[in-house]
Amino acid sequence: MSCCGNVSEVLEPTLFKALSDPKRVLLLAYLCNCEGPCRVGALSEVAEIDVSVVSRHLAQLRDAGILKSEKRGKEVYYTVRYTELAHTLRTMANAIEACCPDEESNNVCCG
Amino acid sequence: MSCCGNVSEVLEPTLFKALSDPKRVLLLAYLCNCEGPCRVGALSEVAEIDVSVVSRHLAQLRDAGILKSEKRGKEVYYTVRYTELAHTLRTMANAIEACCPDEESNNVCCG
DNA sequence: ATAATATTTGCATATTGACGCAAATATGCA
DNA sequence: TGCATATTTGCGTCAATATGCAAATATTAT
Repeated sequence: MSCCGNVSEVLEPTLFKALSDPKRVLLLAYLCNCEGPCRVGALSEVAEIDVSVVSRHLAQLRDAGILKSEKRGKEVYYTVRYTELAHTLRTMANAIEACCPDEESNNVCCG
Repeated sequence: MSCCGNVSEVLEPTLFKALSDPKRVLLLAYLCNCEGPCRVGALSEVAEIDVSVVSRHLAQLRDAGILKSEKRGKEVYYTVRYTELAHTLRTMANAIEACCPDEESNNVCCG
């Protein structure tokens, strides 16, 4: 067993892919500045991005577990899953940090 | 001024893009299991990925600040920048968590 | 200098992803 | 029901990315 066998399980490419697009990060930032749920159309206006594009971006962020959506009447409201996202990022940080803390060593173990 | 104006500055799409590919995450996991620097060719063998592909992936991770490379003779060794990566992820977690902690509210501020 | 090994880079191909328009769907209201 | 509004989805197009082979580069050893 290695010193950090859980890294590959914690680092999910899906989450990173969702955040790899500048416009999606922009939308997430706008959502963070909302003090509550935010409509798709409102985000489209403030970000000046086509509604269909915003819709797809938000769905992608939702599928990655970053946002949650809620339908009220004919409108859909998105909210940031703050605590879950923060917890996920922190778990990644802990898993990385738990790996071989002797970063200064010049040992070679698999070369 | 908003409650979380620094989110857009902390969440760098460049870093996420580097981690958005499954093979790059796999290589990062292999590197984490090395107790020290690791050769390009060794990673290519253990991950069963063409050397040229591995070379490019590692360079991309290095350019994103996730790895550092060091040339020893005719070989190139890569190492995970554990503390920096963990710090970056933790900073992101903190920035997200600092946003509107009243997640349960149903207020609508920009809709 | 020549040969052998390690890594990077050029190039062609294939896949994926983003975009915006238009159409489809869903909901509320007259 | 018929109409207006909000969101999603289909589709064609374009750009970005991943891949693997072969060639180029770098370094060490003979």
